[in-house]
Amino acid sequence: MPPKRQEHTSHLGSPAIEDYLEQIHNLIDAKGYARVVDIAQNLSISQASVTNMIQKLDTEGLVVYERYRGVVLTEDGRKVGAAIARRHEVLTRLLAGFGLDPKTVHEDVEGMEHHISRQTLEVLTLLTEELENNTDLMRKLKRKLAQRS
Amino acid sequence: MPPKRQEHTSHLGSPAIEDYLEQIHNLIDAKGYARVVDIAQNLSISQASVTNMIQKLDTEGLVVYERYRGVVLTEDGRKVGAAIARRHEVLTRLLAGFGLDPKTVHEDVEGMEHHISRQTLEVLTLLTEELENNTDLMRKLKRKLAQRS
DNA sequence: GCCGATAATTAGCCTGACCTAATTTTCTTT
DNA sequence: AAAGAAAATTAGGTCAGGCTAATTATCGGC
Repeated sequence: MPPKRQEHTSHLGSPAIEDYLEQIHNLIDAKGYARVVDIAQNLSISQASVTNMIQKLDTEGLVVYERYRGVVLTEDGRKVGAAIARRHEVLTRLLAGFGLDPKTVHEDVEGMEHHISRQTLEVLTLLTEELENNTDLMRKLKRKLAQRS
Repeated sequence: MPPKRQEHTSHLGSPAIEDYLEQIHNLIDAKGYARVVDIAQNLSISQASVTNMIQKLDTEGLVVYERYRGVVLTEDGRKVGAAIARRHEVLTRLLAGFGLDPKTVHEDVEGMEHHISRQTLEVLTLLTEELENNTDLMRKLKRKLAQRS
């Protein structure tokens, strides 16, 4: 039997790859460019690892890479980066809305964000929006939550 | 700068380890014992890989392993296995409740379940229960969901 | 009780994603 | 414009968690 161990989203992205694209996307969004040193910092990994991965991303057509010059997202890369950032944002709003401690929110979001399909994202977005608008419901749920602990 | 790349849940479980313990837990729950061949089947990996991992789980004190005899969970192992099964169950109920297609639910749940803290699990459980009881709300949300697509 | 079928294990590999150390290029300051 | 600092790259590892092929153990039917 061939390897299998399902790759989930067709093929375009191990968690690692998405982490890089998300950071590159965020950095470009915030500063207009993405330096290796900043990506490394944000992901808490070495610059060498970032260089390696960027080369890989280039061969996969997700970024354009030129030695010692910066890195730019291709249209494909931009899509992936933007998508993961959107999932990050929704998850964060949902969990933070319940008052979970920020560190926990961050860790859980980082872990979960790579595994959310378009359909699930829609459900979670819907839920998040409903809770943000329906303050009565939110209050009620928070009360129940407090009791559980 | 030191390695870091956070390990998230203190240390007791890479995603892989949790997958194994979940399967072992489920098999014991269902059939009273867990054979290597079944674990391999359920995880879609080779028997050899299962044997390797079981040995590792034994040295880490999560299962008791004896060559050619079955594998049994220790108390620690049982806890981890049960916890991950619980997360699996809640996530599945939540997503399936919205009518997402079963394959998607399964894939997303498999991906997300390893990254959910106790606190987040409580939030999701609460949400799931609320939606299961409050059929009006559920109907309303499903209607909105249908519109989005 | 023996034998073939099934299950489990071992041995030896491979790949992805990380690391450190050493090197090269670029930037900044004087 | 040259030197020192900072950033980027290369070279060469490590480790986890998969794999196949070969071997050994256990089990079920005759």
